[in-house]
Parts: sequence; structure tokens; C-alpha cells
Amino acid sequence: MSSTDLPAYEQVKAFVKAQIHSGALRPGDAVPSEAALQQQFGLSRMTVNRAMTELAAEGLLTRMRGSGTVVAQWHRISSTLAVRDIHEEVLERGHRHSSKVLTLEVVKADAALAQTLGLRRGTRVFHSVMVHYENGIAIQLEDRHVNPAAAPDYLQVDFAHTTPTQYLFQCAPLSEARYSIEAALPTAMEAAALGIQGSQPCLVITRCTISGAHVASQGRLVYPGMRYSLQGNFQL
Amino acid sequence: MSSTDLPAYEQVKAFVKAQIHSGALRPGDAVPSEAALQQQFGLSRMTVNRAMTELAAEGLLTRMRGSGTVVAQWHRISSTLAVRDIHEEVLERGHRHSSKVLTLEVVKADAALAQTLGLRRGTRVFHSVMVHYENGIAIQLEDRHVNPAAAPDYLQVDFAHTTPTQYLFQCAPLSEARYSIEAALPTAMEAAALGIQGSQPCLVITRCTISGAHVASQGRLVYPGMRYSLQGNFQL
DNA sequence: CAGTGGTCTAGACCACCGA
DNA sequence: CGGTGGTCTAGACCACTGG
Repeated sequence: MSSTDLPAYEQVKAFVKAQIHSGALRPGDAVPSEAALQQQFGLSRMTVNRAMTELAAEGLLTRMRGSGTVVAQWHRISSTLAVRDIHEEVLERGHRHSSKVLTLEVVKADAALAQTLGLRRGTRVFHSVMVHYENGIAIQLEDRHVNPAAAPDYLQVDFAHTTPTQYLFQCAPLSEARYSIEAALPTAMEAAALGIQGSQPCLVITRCTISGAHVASQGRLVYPGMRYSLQGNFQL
Repeated sequence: MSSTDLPAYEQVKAFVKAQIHSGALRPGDAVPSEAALQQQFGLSRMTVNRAMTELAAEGLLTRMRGSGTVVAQWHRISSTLAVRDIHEEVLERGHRHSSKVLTLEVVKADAALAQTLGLRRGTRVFHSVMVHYENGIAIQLEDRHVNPAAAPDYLQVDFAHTTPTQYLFQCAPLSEARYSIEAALPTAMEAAALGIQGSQPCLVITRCTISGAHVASQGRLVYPGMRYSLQGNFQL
């Protein structure tokens, strides 16, 4: 019944959001208490509480037990950046994805790698290097080191039909990831593999995925700056 | 009381998450129904429902009214990337932030700018260019065009004491943002302002903020690749 | 102390899905 | 049809904050 057919808690959320967007409530301002909103909307407290709790989870409000709820000090744009499997991403653009495996081998971890993977120096780890193409144009070089404990059969995978990202998702359920995004020049080898000049800036994403107790893999993804950009959109 | 002192709904969440991380539940598998979990934990359905609803909101589960709950098909790592106000970010690292205004003027929008700001060509818009320093080292060049409708007093702001990001947050409450992140070479002017070589790759973030009906501003943020990287962490 | 949010309960009605 | 999730209620107890 009533208004717009939205659930009551969504209507409360919309009401508060509208006040914030319109500027009637500014960062730091107190938001009406649950009791007040309960009265105003004629709802039970649980319903109002759900609305407020969700807005807090979304980062719009800051709640403090005992003192009240205020509009969050939003000096950040927090946005969801999807770091996706390259295969799916290319397909979704309606393009053709292909890849070429350059290296697939076992190496001994040096000090730095052992550190990030949480292994002892000299432990044998898998190493793969491949190039991904979108409609035949190189858009990503993927240089990955994999913890054998997380994916023992990594070397047997047919990477013509699956990507490391896909395979690792399957055999090492993800629990945590860390990444860093930076701009850098490719190494000579990377430039050659991508078919670009060594002076072309690239977007380099270093990603470390953790599955349960193991660090499953560490990857360096190099994107030619001219051909790739990360995009995002944020609403609320 | 009991277990780990965590709220009951958090314990249910942890239980389900553990099953997923351990591999006992794989993508596509059915998760026990609310009724089953209610029995198993001796909780009311509302509490179990909260746990499951939150897990679904986090993207771990997919719920379908009538048929049940399954582990989400997860071929994506969706991670929160915070694009923050540079001033706060530097302070939080315990460093000193300063900035220098290079340009603060009114310009007529060309076709491209008018398009992104949603204005007619030739409309007067504000334009600012400034460099931000961390402990005296240039880390960001901020080139911004502002819609006068969103911030009429932009030219009067004292940018020695506030940043455009801060000011715009204040006078044009944010409702939506779009951004793109890429690697590129700086223009000659940008390189000079940042005190780097023109051949040094930079991280370039193009950000467009929307406040209510207006596109409030469009900014180009240039970070020297050697001195700055975006970092993120994702858990669950 | 009174007011706040954090959590929980034991019911309830509904829309939906699959058999 | 029975089982599922989506929503809502009217209470409740607690921990915390502020004056």
C-alpha cells in the first residue's frame, strides 16, 4: 500500500538521503533519532533501525551509541572498483578474448617473493606469464606467482580455455585481497610482449590474493596506458 | 555471553563465511535455509535473517525468494577503492600538506567541457590549477573545472586553507561520482608544475562529481607514478 | 539520570517458487 | 501445496553517552 510501493525501511532511507543531498543536513549534523523517525513515519523501531543501520553501513551516517547519529564526514568518495577476470570483462564488451602463454614453470622463491607468499626462501612456486588480447590487441600482461599449497595442479591447467584468475577462484576460494595501482614504465621484456614502446606508460596493478590461511598468489598485471583504463561509478 | 562475545548474527555470518572459505560450500551450492539455521543456532528468524541479508548485501550470497539461498557466483573481486581528499590523506600519514595555486580564473567552456558539465558551449565556468605537496614534494596536480551553478563563490575561496575537494563537498553535497584511472604522460605544463621529466609516467584520475541535478565539477588529478600509488584491501 | 543506538525475540503476513 | 525469503511489529534488555 501507500506511497511508492517501496518497503518502509527504504522510504526512511530515501527520506534521510534526500535531506543530505539537498543540503538540509550537512556533514556533522545530527540526524533525527530513531525514536523521532519512528513517530514521524509511524513505524516500529526495528524498521527505522534497519534503515539507519544500512545507511551507516553505506558510509552515509556515523552512529554512536549513547550520543546519536550524525551525517558522516564525507571527505572521501568511496567507490566500488571491480577488479575483474579479464576474460569476462572482454566478453562483456562484446569483444573476442584470446591469450598466449609465454612462461609456465617452477621457480624457487627469492626473498621478496617468499615474504609476500608467506613461504620460506627457496620454496618451489609456480610462475606463469601470459598476454591477454582483446580482438587481437594486447591489453594485459599477467605475471603471476602461485603458492603450490593453494593450487597444486596449476601447471597442468589448460590456459587456452581458462584464465589463472578463473582457475584460482575455483580451487582456492578467495577470502582476502590486497592490491596497489600505480603508473610505471614496462620492463623491456614486458614492452616486447605487449608490442609497445618501452617509453609508454602503463597501469600496473599488483594484486595479492589470500585464501584462508594461505597467500594463494601474487600477480603483476600490466596494462598499456593507451589501451586501458579503470572506470568506476559511485552513487548515493 | 557464550562463544566469542560477538553478536549472534555475526556468529552466524562467520559460520557461513567459514564454510565458503573452507570450500565446504562452493559457488552455486545451496546454503542452509533460515529455518534450518534458526534451529541449529537456537535463534529467532529475524536474527538469522539479518545475518543472511548482510551476507547477500556483501555479495557473498545470492538469495531468491521462493527458491532459497546459494553461494554467489563470484567471478569478480569487488573492492572498495577510496579516492580521498588529498589534504586528509597526507595528514593521516603524519606528513605536512601544502599547496600552490597556479591558476584561478573564469573560462568559456569548449564543446567537450560543456558536454561533461551539462552546459551550453561558451558558458562561463571556473577553472583552477593547483599543485599539492607532501612534505614539500609535489605529489598531485589538480586541474579542475567547476560549474558556477554548484559553487558560485568558487573564485573567492582561500585555497591556502581549504582544498577544492573540501569546499565542493561543503557547498555541493555529493550525490554521484564517476571516475576513470589511467596511466599517461604528463603534458609539458604539468611536468613542469610537478617538477618531473615529461617522460615520467603518471597516474591520471579523471573525476566527475554530480550534486543533485548539476554536474558540479570535473577534475583531472595527475600523480607522478614514482611517488604515488593507490592501494586497497578487500576482505570477506 | 534520561536518551541514544545495538541487539534480540516470537510472533505475523506476504510474494514467490517448485513440485 | 509447503518451503522459501522479504518485511514488519511491539515489545525487551543492554551499554553507552551526555548533562
